[in-house]
Amino acid sequence: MKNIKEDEKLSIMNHSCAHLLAQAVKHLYPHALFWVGPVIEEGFYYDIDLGEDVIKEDDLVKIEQEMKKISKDGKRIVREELTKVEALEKFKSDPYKLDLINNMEEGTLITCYTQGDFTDLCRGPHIETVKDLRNFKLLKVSGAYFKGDSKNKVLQRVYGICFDNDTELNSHLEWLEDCKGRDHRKLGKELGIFMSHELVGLGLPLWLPNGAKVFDLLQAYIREKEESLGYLHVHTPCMATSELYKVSGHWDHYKDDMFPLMERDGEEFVLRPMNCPHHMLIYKNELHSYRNLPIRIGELAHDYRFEASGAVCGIERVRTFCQNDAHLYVRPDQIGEEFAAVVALIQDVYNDFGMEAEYYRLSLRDPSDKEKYFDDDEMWNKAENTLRAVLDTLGIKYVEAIGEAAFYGPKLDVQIKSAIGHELTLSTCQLDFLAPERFDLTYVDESGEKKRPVVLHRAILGSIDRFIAYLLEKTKGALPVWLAPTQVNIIPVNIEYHREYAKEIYELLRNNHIRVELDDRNEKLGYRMRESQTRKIPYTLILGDRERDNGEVSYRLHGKEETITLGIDEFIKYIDIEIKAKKNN
RNA sequence: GCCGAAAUAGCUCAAUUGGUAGAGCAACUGAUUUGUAAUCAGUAGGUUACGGGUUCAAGUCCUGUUUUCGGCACCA
Repeated sequence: MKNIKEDEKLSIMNHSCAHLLAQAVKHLYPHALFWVGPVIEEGFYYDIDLGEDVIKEDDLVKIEQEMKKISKDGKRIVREELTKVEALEKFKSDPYKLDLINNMEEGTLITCYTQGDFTDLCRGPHIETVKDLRNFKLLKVSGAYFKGDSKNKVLQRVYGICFDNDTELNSHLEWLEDCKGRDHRKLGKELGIFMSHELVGLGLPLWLPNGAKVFDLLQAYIREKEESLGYLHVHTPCMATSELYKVSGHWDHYKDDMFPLMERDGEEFVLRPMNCPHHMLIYKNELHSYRNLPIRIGELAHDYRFEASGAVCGIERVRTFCQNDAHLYVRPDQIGEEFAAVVALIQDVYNDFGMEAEYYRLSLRDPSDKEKYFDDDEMWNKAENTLRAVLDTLGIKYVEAIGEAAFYGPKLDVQIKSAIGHELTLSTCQLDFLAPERFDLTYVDESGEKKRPVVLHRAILGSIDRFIAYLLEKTKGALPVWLAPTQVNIIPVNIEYHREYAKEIYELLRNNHIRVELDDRNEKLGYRMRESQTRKIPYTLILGDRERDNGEVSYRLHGKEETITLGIDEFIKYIDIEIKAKKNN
């Protein structure tokens, strides 16, 4: 996907196109008022106040036509400089522009741009003439809160994108079409990964046999990695008394985003939204010597969060999900080393999946937001400076993001670009000085004194659910052999003559722990091959006279045309190596 | 949650201005016995998401709920 924002020429073009959109909207809806129309990675948008009027998806066509008409007239785009007083006078009847002007610093050069009958306050720059805006497309329309605040009124937001030439525009539109085929919700249905049902509820997916297999394999994969690094895995209940979250501090911050209280016999329970408090209690269960730290407690744990209905999406954002969670209890002098180990694990896992981090984000608190963040300046400064120093020592390049920290501490987020261009956080490592205080965690140091450990919260695959969504979109559903629910599909050419040999091979592969199916239905070979391919099974074996007489198998890889014939032992050795290597497609 | 759009057979989709709910695939039965992406014929399959209303008549119009989709806000 082309990032419009990073391309200077296209940025100017798209921003000019936003003005063209506004002009067309003004022609069609004379009462329209305009807020802002910025360039974004995916093109541009404009936020519009239409009063009682609504722009619907179908209306985009006529707006586009009006834009084309204006473009054909080919008016020049004229820049004009204004003083603040002049600007206030010029836009005196437009509350949105007055809002913008009044919020500008004294002495800022104010400019506006005019094209034909339309003038808009704007910093620019713009292209010379609207004539050059020909290859654009309006993509979608939605509501958007004024100034991004859900307490404010909703404006209409129209999205579009503009290119230099129609070839680029068309290839972009093709890419958008391709994204629909990659959507994990579509693939999840087609490949029998998961389903949902309104009787179960929103955001509560049911994992079908194929999906459950992938789920289990990923759990086993990461658990093994973690075990080799000294993690200790536990199982803890998916609920607790509300008291636990009052102790941890989560209650004050998140009680509205939890499933509601369950009350019985005077006790109050909630479904857990995270695992930290349970793990803190496990740490506290025994005395710890400074010699035994770090202690790494891991769990593949199901959590429950009452996500806003509009936020729920397939298995990417759900109301119950399985976190690949762990809490590392370290001495202050071990923070750097342990942090480095987490980053190394992330990189190791990404290498296995052929993934790359888009960028690393150091998420810091917003000091002015006293409501969200635990109020202890000293603690925050210490935590943020420690984390910054650790990252600098490790030589990790990062972007600092104010207001992205957890309420209890700063974190390193590893940002990923999904195959359809969405930025998402999968892996995270967070530094927490607060939980040890809240739970009064200690270890005994060399002089016999009780000291506070530091907690690192970390997730590598993030949630298994979201990771599978990511993988499906990345691979278009053709999972690598080691993760494929069915790895080998056997098709005997003739049911009668070749079934016995096919069964023999089937048993042999099964005994070698290969996930294999035998398709001995009374259907034509072409029919069964087609189904094998659409199910995206990595290996399809064709067994007929030739193979049977020579003790061979012929296989065809998913998406490939050619057939390769190997001796059966050779084939098993070959596929076994591929599975163990966790080779990517 | 907010602004919009949508929901028809297991799946993908049809159904003039309100006037008898259809097709392909899948399933089932039979025929066919096949060397790399769909063999032929037949059978069955529906309170049109759920509830209420308007109408002689509702898949179609109005309304409430649920779910899905595009965004916004949120994301410990």
